[in-house]
Amino acid sequence: MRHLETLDFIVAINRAGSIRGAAESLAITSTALNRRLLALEEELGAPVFERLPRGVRLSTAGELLIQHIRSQRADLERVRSQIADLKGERRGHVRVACSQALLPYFMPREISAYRAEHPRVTFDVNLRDRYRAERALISHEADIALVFEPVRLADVQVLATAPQPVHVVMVRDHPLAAKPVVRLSDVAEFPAGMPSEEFGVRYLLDIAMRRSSVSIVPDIESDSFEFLRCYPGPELMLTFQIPIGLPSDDEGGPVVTRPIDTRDVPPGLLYLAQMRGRTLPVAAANFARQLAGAMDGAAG
Amino acid sequence: MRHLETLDFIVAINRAGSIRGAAESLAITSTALNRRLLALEEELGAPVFERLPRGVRLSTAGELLIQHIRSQRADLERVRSQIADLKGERRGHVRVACSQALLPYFMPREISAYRAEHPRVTFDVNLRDRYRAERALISHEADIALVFEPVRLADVQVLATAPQPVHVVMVRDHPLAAKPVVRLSDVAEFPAGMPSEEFGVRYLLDIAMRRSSVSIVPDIESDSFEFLRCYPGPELMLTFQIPIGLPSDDEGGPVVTRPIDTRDVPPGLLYLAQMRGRTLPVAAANFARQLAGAMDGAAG
DNA sequence: GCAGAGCGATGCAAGAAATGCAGCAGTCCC
DNA sequence: GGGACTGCTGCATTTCTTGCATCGCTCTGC
Repeated sequence: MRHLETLDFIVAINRAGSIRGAAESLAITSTALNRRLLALEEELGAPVFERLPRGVRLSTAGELLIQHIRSQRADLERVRSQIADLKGERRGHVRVACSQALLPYFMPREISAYRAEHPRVTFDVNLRDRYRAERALISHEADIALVFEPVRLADVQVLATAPQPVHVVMVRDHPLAAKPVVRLSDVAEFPAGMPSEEFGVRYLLDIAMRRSSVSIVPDIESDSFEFLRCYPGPELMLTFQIPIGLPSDDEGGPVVTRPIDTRDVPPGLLYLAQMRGRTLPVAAANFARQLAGAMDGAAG
Repeated sequence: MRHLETLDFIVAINRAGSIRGAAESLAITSTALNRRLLALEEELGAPVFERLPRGVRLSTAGELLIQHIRSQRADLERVRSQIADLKGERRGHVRVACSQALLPYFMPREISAYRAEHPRVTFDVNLRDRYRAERALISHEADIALVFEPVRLADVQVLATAPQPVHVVMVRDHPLAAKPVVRLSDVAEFPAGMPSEEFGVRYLLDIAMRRSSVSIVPDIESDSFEFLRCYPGPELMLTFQIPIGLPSDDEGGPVVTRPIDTRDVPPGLLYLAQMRGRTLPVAAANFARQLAGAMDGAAG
């Protein structure tokens, strides 16, 4: 839509922080961009950006406008998607924001399954922690979000949930591997690699430790589950993960996992969510339905 | 916004039913309009209108598009209104769809009160029966609706309600005027002027008659309460209205009103509603708040 | 069955609008 | 105090939109 170009230019200026910078990234001259902005502000009756010595910054009016642009854009995308759908072209684009645990197994499997049926649907998968995933929905940066133990905001609509008991991850010949279910007190006897505090697993463990006498001091703390999992095993180090982020037992490779007794650490909830009140594009809605089904299957 | 002109043109074509007709009403040539439409359809990848021998008609894609245009327009209006608001200009525009009963006393009084505080706010007041009022909200034709006993649809959010017992309207020296409260059986003894079936009052009376032995045969049926009220009194004719559509006793003029016993006819509900999930423009939101207050005051 | 009126679509020339270049004034950093 | 950055503006050019005349078509009325 040529008509909406100007609005996207506003977004670009906001991102770049200056008109000239945005002009460069848009491959037009700063003159043209500047004049478009001035014309828009004229029409709007208020400046969209505050002029600073080193560039520009969104004004209050600009913040209102840019939020409108985002929602307007998303809705237009939905319309285009529905139109493409009724033409029989099963194409589209789905933008997913999800927790780290979903990245190695769950999302690849689900997306691959979906694309087997709808090869022309493209995907955007972005890692967003539980704070930022919800923001992504609200700013229309993502269509759907899959978050473990999200910070529940308003304006977010839950499509499905799946309980996820916390598992301990260890090398195959670890002493704890002998037990089918591990108690928190068992865990405390071994060095632990802990996910950092923005993660839902850590949140659940912290709560569990606070209400019990057991205290686990992290020997290693990381914001990468992959790193924790790959950390060499000679130390008998333990780490933690939820089932959906774990390989199935037969493909586990060098590591095995055991659930922590739910009396010690209650299962967390994995949430599938979208922005409240928004009608998703066809592809995103269909994919969300598939995910909801998969979560039902994976539940318990 | 010059950029959105094309979208409004689409709406105009839809209204006119032909490109040439719309071009005339838009004071441009059909050539220009036609080419804009073609360009838009090109961009969209699908025809917006079906070409008929005598003009055009919205395609399925067009219906999706036009709904998007309406909601997009309404949201832009909200943004403009909020921007004007933070500039301190207390101006704006409020579009109200309401039942006939609200037109003679309630709406004039409320709008006048609101405009006393905010003189630069303009109003659109349109009569919409209980079926069409909700449609007006959904098509963004109205910001708020005031409906008596609405046909409840989804996508409509109730902001306030006020119970409204049905009153009998009669000439001042009517025999029934002696009673402070009138029974339905009393009413049956006099000729009746009935509102037609699309009205909430009629709906309540029909229900009441169905579950009692009393039957009131309308001698006159009309879709104008004003006509019914003005119908000459020598026949001792009765008609019906809800309190919010009645003058206060001291300004009643030639007519007086008495409530019907609520054991015979239960009070109906007057609803103040907006479209679900929509953020109203500043002026509309403020006016709606005032109305909700007035309805609380008028309740009971 | 045939002319007329209405419709949407298109080629071509004139007009309008957006663009790009060069340069202004201002602020910040080194 | 110079250099590098910012947003902004006058003028020539390009690009796009517009309007006229016209085509092919379908339905209507005689």
